[in-house]
Amino acid sequence: MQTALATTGLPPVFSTSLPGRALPLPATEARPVHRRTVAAEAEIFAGGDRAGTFYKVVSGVVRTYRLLSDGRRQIDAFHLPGDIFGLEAGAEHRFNAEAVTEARLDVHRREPRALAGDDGALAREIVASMMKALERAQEHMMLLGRKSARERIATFLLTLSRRMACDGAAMELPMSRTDMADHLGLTVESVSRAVTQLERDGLIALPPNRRLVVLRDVEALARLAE
Amino acid sequence: MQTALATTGLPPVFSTSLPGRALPLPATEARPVHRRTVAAEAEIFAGGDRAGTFYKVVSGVVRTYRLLSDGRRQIDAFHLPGDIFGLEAGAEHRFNAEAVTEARLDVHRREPRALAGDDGALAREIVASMMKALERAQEHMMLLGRKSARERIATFLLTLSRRMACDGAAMELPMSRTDMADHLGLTVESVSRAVTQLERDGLIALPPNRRLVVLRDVEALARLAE
DNA sequence: CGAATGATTGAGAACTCTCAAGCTCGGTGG
DNA sequence: CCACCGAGCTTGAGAGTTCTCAATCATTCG
Repeated sequence: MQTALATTGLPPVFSTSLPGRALPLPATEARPVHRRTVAAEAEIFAGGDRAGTFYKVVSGVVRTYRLLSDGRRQIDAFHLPGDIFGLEAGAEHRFNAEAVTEARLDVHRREPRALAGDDGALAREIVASMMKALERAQEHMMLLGRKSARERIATFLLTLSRRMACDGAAMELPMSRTDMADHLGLTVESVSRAVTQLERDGLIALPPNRRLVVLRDVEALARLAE
Repeated sequence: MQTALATTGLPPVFSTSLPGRALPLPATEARPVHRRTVAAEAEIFAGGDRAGTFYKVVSGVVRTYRLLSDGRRQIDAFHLPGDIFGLEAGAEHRFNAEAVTEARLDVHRREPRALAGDDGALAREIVASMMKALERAQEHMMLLGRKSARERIATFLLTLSRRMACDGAAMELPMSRTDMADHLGLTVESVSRAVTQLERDGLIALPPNRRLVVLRDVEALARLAE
């Protein structure tokens, strides 16, 4: 799920090799306008801002979120290294983006030829990134619409561990419990309780540092996440 | 939000006019493989099916959904005329698709050159459709993660009325309460109660036929939806 | 006109939220 | 080096919303 476009038998919808235009460049080498470093908790852009650029995470973690008028927050995604965010169909950003940890970003200018033009590698990467974002969003709707707090935490921890490619060892959560809550459609307290319960049941272990988690029973977690 | 790619000032990421390859074809004329009519409640494809084709709704309404292993269902979207669905990055469909009402569909074969190749109109339509799907998914995460039952119904009715372009008159809901529930992350009973409550508060009217709704106070509904 | 499916309503249970307190870890300064 | 401090996390108790189970009602279809 974390890998880019699958290449499993069927002709991919978005071909990775344009006939007569084979660029040997790895996708990640597509010309960034410049690189930017943002401090933890710093704003990257706000909803309503002119969407003249989009971003690719080099290191660190970024959150994109929206607010209801009374302040309720929904974090639609955490963006890890390699992820693209901030790409809009319209003229304005529809989200707010902030650094969760200190983060380095590639800033890309949004140009008419970004997809159709001469940079095939970036074009394909953008489309692949959109499809990945859509798949994650759809997966997340399942979580938000139909899963219990316990199941949400299990799903989240499993997915994050896969995306962070952390070996069997402890995984360091980049985000606070509050961030997790606003991503999972819960309150901080419910997140805390569900995490504690998973520990009591032996599915995870919680070292003294609350930002660390060890997945002790991946099978059982997967069963919870379905 | 329902319109295709916005063209508001900024250069669109995905240019609608490819330099040197201007196809005068309207997007909707892009070669369908064939047309198919499905009866109400009939299956169009199932999760795990080989994703060799994708679809565009000509008339009627389609739902795409996923199930948890114990049967809980999440309808990720209702597809109205003009919408594209069933397009996958991988080799298999990740969703089930069924007709909500009788529906006519354009069936498109998924080919390597679908985006990169010679049919620029279809390619751009596909990308636009993906962006639209992503925006709707993100909007829906806000609903599922942070809105009350009442707010979900208000949001749903407003959004649907805009997409169906129904004048101020009564809107005919194509789907059952159960479908609404599984889309909005609620139970049938909660949907029913919230709808009834909106009627008691005068925000909507419910003619005897329970598939009809009149939005009586769009302002108030919009305030609820935020 | 009657059966059947879908919708509504009711009552009680369950889950999550709210409000409030207490705790822990990590950093700070004496 | 240790005690203190603060932000974030956890825990508790009670309230609230939604869910579950069950019955009733309505509309459509045969």
